[in-house]
Amino acid sequence: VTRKRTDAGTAAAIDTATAADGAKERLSRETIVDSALALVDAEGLDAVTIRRLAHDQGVTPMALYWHFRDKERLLDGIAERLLSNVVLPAEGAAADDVPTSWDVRFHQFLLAIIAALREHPAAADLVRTRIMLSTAGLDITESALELLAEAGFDEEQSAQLAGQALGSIVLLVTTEPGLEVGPDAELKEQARRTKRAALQSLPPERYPRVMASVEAFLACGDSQEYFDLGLELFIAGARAVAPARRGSPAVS
Amino acid sequence: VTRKRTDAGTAAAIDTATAADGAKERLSRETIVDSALALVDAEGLDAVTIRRLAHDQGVTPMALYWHFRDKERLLDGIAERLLSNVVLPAEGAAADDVPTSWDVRFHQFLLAIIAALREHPAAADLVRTRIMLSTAGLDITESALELLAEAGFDEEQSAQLAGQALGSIVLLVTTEPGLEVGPDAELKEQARRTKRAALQSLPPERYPRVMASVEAFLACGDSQEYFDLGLELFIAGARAVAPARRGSPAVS
DNA sequence: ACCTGAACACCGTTCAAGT
DNA sequence: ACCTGAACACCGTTCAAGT
Repeated sequence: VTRKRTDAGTAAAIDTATAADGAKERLSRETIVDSALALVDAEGLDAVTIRRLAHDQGVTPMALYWHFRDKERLLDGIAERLLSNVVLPAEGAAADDVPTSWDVRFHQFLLAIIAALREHPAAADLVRTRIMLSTAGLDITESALELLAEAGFDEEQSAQLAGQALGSIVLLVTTEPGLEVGPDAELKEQARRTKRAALQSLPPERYPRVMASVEAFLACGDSQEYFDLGLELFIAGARAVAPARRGSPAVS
Repeated sequence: VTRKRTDAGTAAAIDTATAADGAKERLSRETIVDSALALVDAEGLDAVTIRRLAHDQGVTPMALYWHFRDKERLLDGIAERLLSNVVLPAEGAAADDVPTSWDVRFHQFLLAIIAALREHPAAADLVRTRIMLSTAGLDITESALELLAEAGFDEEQSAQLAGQALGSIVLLVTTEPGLEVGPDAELKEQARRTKRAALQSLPPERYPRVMASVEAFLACGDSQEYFDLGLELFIAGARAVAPARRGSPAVS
């Protein structure tokens, strides 16, 4: 793990997109988050550094401190951006006279969040602890709680389940099998080969299922099945755990 | 967020437990992990630093590099310790002629892992990505896959569900409501008050459920209910998603 | 309002050397 | 085998100052 930045390849690529591109635009919270997100996508969350960001922007590290109180706030800003990219499904498909049940709506709801997180998988984990810090996140949370209340859960249970739902989809997005994010695919690919080799050298009589399952998991069908199973696990669990509702929603 | 270490209070407390305690014992992987774990418990994962650890041990930072190739390996070591603290439920309650079904055994299985993780909640997140790196973790994984195969899942699904199960219980442990871990309870308590104040200043007509649910969640009944609901959510979900088994296990 | 310069207190890690 | 010393390339952040 060398940390010397001798290779300026990827850094330059990002440079040209912003500062070195001639039109030296003003710094702002938005542009900073933009370039942070580009950096996350290209080199992972650990690469996001005040100094690195400033350098890419052609600016002094301290310049960023005018726009964000500290690094934590910058990360909050990234999370907020991800959450504001979520487009929630329209509330009422009111044309039908038969209302869609809460579980299929919850499914669509979670799918919408997943779609936004998948755009920047390496940053997805940030939102887990930062949902309540932006209005976008609060809107999402409020919707989730409404759906869970509709399912019959009380306030405390709804809060817990909403948290678990978020955790589950973040986990799904961050550990999607085909996903490679790091500095370059080459290095990660090698790491994966090493890991696989280590697994295959295990005593097969002791870990038969581990060896078979991991291989099957990495081979991985399409991501469609992956997310479907992950989501259905949660939804079906919620359905099973939900207490009986007091009367189905009145059909007007 | 000042990083100056003017206050030597907690540091001294850890010091006395190890280096400053007279009997200057030899360094080893075990003792290093011991003190790392003590540090995690006292001040959180971010406080775990090669230099800090070395200082607490009364030794040069480089000394640790003889025992661990780099910091990542040290974290692997912490995760391995947590996993080796798990005592899996006994395989056969063979005395009964009616075998326990997979779902209640899976429940007990997850409870056993939770018990170990709860001992060091601030370190729990480490195991999520490190299960396959130790024999303790591999044993656990193998057991999980056996149970899931018994439920009728194929190899790929089993791998995915095992990963989600681990993610779920780690999430449960790390975000248990009553939990305070940081440098001192005082500072965290203040942070929580600030957060709660921010929530209560929200427009109540826009976020009624958020305001009610969060309050209910933080008030929090006992942790028994919390873990029960979280576990049942997963188990019931798995039960619902599980394909039909080819004949129930033969009663001998 | 927006950014720079210099400085401080930390990091992880390498490499050569001690015992 | 086990540890030290000195050095390198990084961090986040404060504080005073520039325009």
